[in-house]
Amino acid sequence: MGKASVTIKEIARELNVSKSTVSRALRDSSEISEETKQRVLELARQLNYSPNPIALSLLKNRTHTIGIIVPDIANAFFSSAIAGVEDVAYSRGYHVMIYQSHESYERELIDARHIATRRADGLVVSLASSSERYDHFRELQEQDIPVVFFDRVTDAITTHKVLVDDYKGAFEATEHLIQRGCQRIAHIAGPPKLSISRNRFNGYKDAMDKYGIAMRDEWVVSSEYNQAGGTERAYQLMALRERPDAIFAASDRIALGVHWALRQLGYRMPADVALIGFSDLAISSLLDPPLSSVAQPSFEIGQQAAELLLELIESRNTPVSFETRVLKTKLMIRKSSMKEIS
Amino acid sequence: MGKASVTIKEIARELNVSKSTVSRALRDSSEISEETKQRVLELARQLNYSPNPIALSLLKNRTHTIGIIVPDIANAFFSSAIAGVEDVAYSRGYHVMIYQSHESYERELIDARHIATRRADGLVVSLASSSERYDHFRELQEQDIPVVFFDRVTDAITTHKVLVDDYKGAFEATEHLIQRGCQRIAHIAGPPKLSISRNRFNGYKDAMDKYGIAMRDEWVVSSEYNQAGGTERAYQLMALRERPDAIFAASDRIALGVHWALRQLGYRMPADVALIGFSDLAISSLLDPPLSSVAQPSFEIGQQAAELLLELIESRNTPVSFETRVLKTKLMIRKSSMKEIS
DNA sequence: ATTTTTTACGAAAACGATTGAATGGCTCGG
DNA sequence: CCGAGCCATTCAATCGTTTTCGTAAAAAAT
Repeated sequence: MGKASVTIKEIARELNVSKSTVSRALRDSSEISEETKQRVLELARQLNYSPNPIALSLLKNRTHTIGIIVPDIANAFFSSAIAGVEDVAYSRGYHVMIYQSHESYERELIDARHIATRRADGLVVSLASSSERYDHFRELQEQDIPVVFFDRVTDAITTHKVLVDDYKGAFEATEHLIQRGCQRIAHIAGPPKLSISRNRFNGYKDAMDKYGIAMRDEWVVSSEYNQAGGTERAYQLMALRERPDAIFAASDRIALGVHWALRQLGYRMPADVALIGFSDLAISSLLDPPLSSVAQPSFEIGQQAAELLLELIESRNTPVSFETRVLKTKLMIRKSSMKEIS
Repeated sequence: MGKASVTIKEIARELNVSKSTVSRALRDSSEISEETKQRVLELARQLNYSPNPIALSLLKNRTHTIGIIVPDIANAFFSSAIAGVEDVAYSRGYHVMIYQSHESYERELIDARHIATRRADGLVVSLASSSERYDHFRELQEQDIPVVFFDRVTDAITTHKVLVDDYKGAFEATEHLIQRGCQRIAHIAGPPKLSISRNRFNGYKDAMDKYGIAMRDEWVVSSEYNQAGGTERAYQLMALRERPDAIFAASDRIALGVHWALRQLGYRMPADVALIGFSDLAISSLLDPPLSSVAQPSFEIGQQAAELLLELIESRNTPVSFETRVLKTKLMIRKSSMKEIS
């Protein structure tokens, strides 16, 4: 009927010593005789004692838990990043508590507050697409709960950040399309509130500029980072009088929607329309034609974010200089963008 | 510099009453005068007081946290199930702590022990493919930490379980292939330690029997539930002197590998080989040809598992009769299995 | 032999909250 | 005028652990 877990008190009673002695013996304190230590250790092992982390938390005000807020767990990019966070957290004795913002600012705010009341030791977060206020993160920082951003970051909060060079990745993707002879290159951008959306757009724009290719307003549209948005925008773009001959989608999820739409509409990729996405989800290479994409090391991003966070947590009160780690993207060229050069 | 969070004690001091009075006032106890209540409530609001859940946990021996162990977060089936768990846990004031077994028994054991020492209120788990001992779950139950299984369950532990009718799903998938005129139907099963693997195999076998179709030993192979395994097995199957004209893969991840391999090898689906998977991942419908599959309501599975778990948690000590919820699968017929009937 | 130091341990406070029991003051009935 | 009863509040214990401050006895130094 539920054997209550053994406490230090029981060991003490059993051995006719005080709780303090037991505690010290377990921590191998020098002021306990070798003999007593042995007796305590032996009994503790025998009773399968393990210290109650909740009591410790109360005492030390440290929970050994870190929170992570992502827009959507089921998104492969995020679940992979979570796996990265979990990887280093686990190896350092921390546990990961998951929260989803569902792309909603309100939910993100509630999640952040929850993390504060729950006394997590820190937070790793990737912003919701609708967030434009960031005070909830500042509140956490003021309560000595460090925050580290990854991927979807903001300049409004000074802290560690981990992301990829979105600008450069987008630039290279666009440049690649241009080099394959595409002239009418459309861009489906992400929600403009997110810096990754803006940076990717800028990469696109500057590549177009560099090669002196005209950008048309109607060829630049915006969508949430999901498949439905991609499909919708693809229909919209292909309905234009002047159709694009290439589409650079700000994410693979958008690109998946475009891919589907183009097939529905009977376009051939890349002959009619070249397509390239961003993130290189595992599925992208399985599509037919396989989708070109700008690869992001999602697992590694999670790992590094967790490392930086743990660093902040474990060096509390010692001021550090915050860094922004910019990881490399890698252009994965596949059939969807390999237009024959005429 | 980190404003320490307000405690009941401070409110008490400020108001010149005792901690008990404050506590009772906050809980709206009848033995506190209306006036005092108002004063306490007002100050609490003003100081933005929120009770320390750790102190509560220590006192009540309840953490309002549930653990979840899955083989791999980044697997879409599991991340979706996690989202389901998170959905109901969140709405009932519980938090979700994530653990990965990485398909390893040892890691699963460690995770389970961690959950015990961390004093989670309960556990939702889907077994690692290498697990064949289950004492770690029994240990949890003996410590009054209820466990609920989903998808990958075991008969060895009596508790609530949530899964789909794997047998029937497999039977229908196989039947469908037969009805499309396939005669040489291979099956790539999952790891035999998992009951889902065995049930799916049995569904396949019984369908073959029902229609009097000969099963060949060399057409039944086994693989881990991942893409690489599928690819490998596909090569193996297609190299046989007597090639199969259809493959029923025990999971979509396996089927993805098969899909890729068949394309590499130049087979047409479904003309040369019909293919069907299990789980209906979001990507499956995006492949070319789109992959037929047996859909599992992963999100709902997670939800129901969480509901059952919370029921167990909140009715501790009142004995319940355990149930196994069997959800329905749905056969998603797409091009990969739609062989022309000759 | 006396003082000082070391050794080995215990008592109690602290962390933040809840709660059963006790207490002080008050009113009221007899 | 005294005891009963009630109200509002406080006291103290509890949860499991660490840690500061004592302290008795033993060992060492004088």
